[in-house]
Amino acid sequence: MMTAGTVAEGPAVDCGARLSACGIRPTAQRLRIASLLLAAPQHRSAEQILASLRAEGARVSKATLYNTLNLFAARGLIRQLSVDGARAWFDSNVDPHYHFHDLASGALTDVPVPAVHFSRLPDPPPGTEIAGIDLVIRLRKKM
Amino acid sequence: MMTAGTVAEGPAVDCGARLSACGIRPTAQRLRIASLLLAAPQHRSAEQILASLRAEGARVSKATLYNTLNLFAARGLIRQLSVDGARAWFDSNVDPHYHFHDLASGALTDVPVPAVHFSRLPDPPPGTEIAGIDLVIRLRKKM
DNA sequence: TTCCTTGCAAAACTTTTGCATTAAA
DNA sequence: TTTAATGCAAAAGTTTTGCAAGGAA
Repeated sequence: MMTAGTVAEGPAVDCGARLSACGIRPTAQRLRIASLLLAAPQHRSAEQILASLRAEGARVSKATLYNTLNLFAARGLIRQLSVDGARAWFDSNVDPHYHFHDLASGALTDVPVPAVHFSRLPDPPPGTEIAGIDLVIRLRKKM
Repeated sequence: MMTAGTVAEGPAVDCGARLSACGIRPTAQRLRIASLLLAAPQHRSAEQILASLRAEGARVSKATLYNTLNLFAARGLIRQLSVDGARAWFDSNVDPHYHFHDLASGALTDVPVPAVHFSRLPDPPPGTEIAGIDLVIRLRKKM
């Protein structure tokens, strides 16, 4: 259960340690955001995250939320996804994995790495190397 | 060479026919946009397309450009890509293919289908089927 | 004190929309 | 004539920024 109480218990300790380990000063707002996102793997938009924080009673401004999400993403604590042009999605699972994207509902679902095998990949252009692979499998209703 | 003259020559005829074939009324603005995009495979943002049109001397408003790009995409004449959260990219190559995304420059490069082999793909969830696969290989400078 | 973080509001940017005008069939 | 497309400006949605105030070291 993700309530305000969660913040003061077990997960909060882990979050503080994780933030410190990343060189991020664990302020109250950052702990609330980290606690929300790192409690379980999830895909959320900034607006959804803000709504959850407010619902929990957290006092976090939009500016701080965006600052924090960008900071977390830069430090590898979360991952920003580009699945639609409208807005950014933040994935709290930073382990390698792929996504299903349901075109009707917009829902994102994880596809674990073992479910996909690349038996051939192109060589990266000279002077470059592969930094990551984003795979989005778009789903429509079966007719 | 992509100049205003191009519009009145060979490509314009093809464009008019292609638009009509898609049930799109071939107006002057749509022909200019189609002529620009369909002349060769390319990845462009709306703003880049507008700049090129204006540089050619075409009179196209921003509203009409977006209307037209969305219309073309809906009819399968072009494809909209989500590679970064900031803006939409339009790909005039609608044949199946994938992309390299150079993180340093933002450049997009095609990866042909034969360069990638999926030897395993997940089954789509019940009631759904795969509508498409978007693969973006992010590139960074090799160290 | 010194530096970093926060919040608010405003700005920036991309894309969409309302509506009067214009062009196409 | 009848319908659809265009352009302009304004609006909408998302994200960033400037700056004063607050908090941590």
